Amino acid sequence: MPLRRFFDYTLPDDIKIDAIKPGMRVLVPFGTKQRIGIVCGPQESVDYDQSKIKAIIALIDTTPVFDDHIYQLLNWAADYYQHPIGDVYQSALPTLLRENRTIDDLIPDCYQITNKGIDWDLAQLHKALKQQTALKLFKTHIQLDKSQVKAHGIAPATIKAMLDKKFIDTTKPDFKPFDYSETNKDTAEKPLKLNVEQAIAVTAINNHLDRFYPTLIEGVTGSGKTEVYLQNIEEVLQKNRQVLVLVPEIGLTPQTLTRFKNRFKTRIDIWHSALNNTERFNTWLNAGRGTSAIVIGTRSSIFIPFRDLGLIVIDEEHDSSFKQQDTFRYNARDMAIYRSRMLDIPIVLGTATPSLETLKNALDKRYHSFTLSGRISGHQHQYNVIDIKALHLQSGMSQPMIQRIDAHLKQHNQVMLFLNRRGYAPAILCHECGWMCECKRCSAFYTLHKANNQLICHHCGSQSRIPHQCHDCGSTNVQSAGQGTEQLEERLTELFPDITISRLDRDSTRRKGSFEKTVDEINQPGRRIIIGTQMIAKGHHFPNVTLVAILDVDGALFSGDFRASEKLAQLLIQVSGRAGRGSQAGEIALQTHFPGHPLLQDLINNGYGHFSRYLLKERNDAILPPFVSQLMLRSHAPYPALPRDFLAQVRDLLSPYQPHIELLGPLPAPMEKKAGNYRYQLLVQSGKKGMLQSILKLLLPQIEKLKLSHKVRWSLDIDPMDMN
DNA sequence: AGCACGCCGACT
DNA sequence: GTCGGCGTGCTC
Repeated sequence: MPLRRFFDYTLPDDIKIDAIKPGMRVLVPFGTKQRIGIVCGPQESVDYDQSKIKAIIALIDTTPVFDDHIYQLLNWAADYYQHPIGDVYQSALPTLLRENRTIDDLIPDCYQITNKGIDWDLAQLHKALKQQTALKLFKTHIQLDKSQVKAHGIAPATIKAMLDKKFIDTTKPDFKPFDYSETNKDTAEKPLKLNVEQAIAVTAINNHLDRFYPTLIEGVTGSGKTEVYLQNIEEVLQKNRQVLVLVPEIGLTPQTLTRFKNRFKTRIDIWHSALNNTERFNTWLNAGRGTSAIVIGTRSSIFIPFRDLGLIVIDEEHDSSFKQQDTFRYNARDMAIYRSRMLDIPIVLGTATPSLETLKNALDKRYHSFTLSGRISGHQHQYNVIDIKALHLQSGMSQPMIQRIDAHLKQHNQVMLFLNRRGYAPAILCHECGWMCECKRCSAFYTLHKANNQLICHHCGSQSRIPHQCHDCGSTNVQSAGQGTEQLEERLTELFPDITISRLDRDSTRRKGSFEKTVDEINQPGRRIIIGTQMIAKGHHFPNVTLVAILDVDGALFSGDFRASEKLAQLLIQVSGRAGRGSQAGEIALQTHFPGHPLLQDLINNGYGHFSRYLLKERNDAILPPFVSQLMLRSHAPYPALPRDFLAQVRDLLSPYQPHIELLGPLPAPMEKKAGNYRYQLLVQSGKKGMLQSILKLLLPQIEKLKLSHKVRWSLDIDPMDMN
């Protein structure tokens, strides 16, 4: 339950006190229903009316679903993020374990050779050759599960015959922890030769595998960060300890997995949102039993228990998908740091574009830090800033930009255009009076989608017909304004009729597997234009691309969000990293009205490393994170007064603590109305992190008691990443 | 978050 | 006299 408290129960006579341990699941009466509870005791006495305390109905587990470390990690997270403990436990539990089923029930039976089978003379089976082959296999493997049986081509009939003859029987599989010394290293890809910078990083980390050793590896795209992790991982596997590799949501591509599988001929499990419940349970179980050597997973894999975790790697450390943006708003990167400190193991954060939080930790020497500067291919990007002031634009493209595209295509290369706006046009307006077609449920304009012949609101998903007349003045002169990827595709088809164009955005890749399909097409050699949104910035390599064109950087240069420039720079570097990985150097062309903007110039001339250190200084001067801690209280309801008044009351509760804390708001959210709800926010900031935490902890009961707190939806966001 | 309870208006 | 819509308060 999303409640910020515990509930006490008595032990029934049939459960011995020694059988019950923290982190085990129990079945308990709760209100009118039965619920799964996580044991957080036992304790001697309670602060509650004894006569009202009910008894536990049944103990579900024989070993805790949360081992000591996970239990401690979750309790810490519930406290740090001030989130209801039950909800924290729930999010850490694979779905299959959220119900009253034992772990044993969930493990499918496997086939195991019997003593009779072991002693049986294979020659006697010369009339049953299928069984002979199968028995031979069982003699070496002892146990085979259903999928292995299938993989070895043993027919169900053969299995049935062997069960009848009692050569094999069904049993629960033994989970044998992996043994790296037993893996066949001859078939594995060999480690690459390291350059000096890589070698220094690898050695430093490998020399500190037995302690908490947080490390930042700051390496531009193509500098061989991954090779560094791989060689650290190898060393950890040699000690038969496990490795957790955290990747961004879209980072877990088949290419990533293949690279690991080619390198390590040992068990690798994955964890991401596309897995079904059974697959998730299997990864969870195999990590916990020590059968898997490596788990590669997205954000929530930070909750997976390991038998003996020896290293955590966080790839693309700066990526915002490590922060959960709803309900339990944890940051997997920060939890990973805590986890590795708790376990006394190293943690490696890798990125070309460190977040300012991590950069500060590195500069303050809280993290060890290594820089990889060399692009392995040896090519440097050329930046080409196109000043579009007073230039005529065709669907957002200037003539100089079109010329650059043409030049690269003429050289039989590929061109990638980045525009972070899907659809045909982000607005529809009346050319006579300026009326714009606005979503009724959101404070946002409708986006025109020509393919659907409809207007779609990108914030609530609502659809509307394209108006032929202005709703205000009745004029029929209604036009679209601005441009999206759909329009770019249309215009480029006109401009370059004989060039293949691929578009990669949420609309064009909605069907399962169609993204991968398009990527495969793109990686065929030949001239091509690739148009894409955010989703082309990460993960995938496009070796034939030599020009990356960025159409609009101005929005982020003058945004109200203080993180916008950091995000823009990370995006620019990430997008640029897609180009020129093959044999040719890449060009990055960007259009702006402000070619002399100091941030842009710094980034282009001096690189992200210099730029980010400058930004950090700016944050220090402006007293912003990571130099202060923030906490965002959000509230929404179908009427503006409710959430605004609620946050005003919260502000009144907090205001006596000024000036230890600073209060900003309540203010309407940047998008005040979304999906029919009015949204307000109150930002609390403090130079002393502990102060913020303890004040909040003290006041939460009072906040929960506010009458309005039941009438509005409200949430807490510790260390917010997004100010929306 | 559920869920029950109880108050109140609408309808048979 | 009964049904159901929603505000309120509780869950060991």
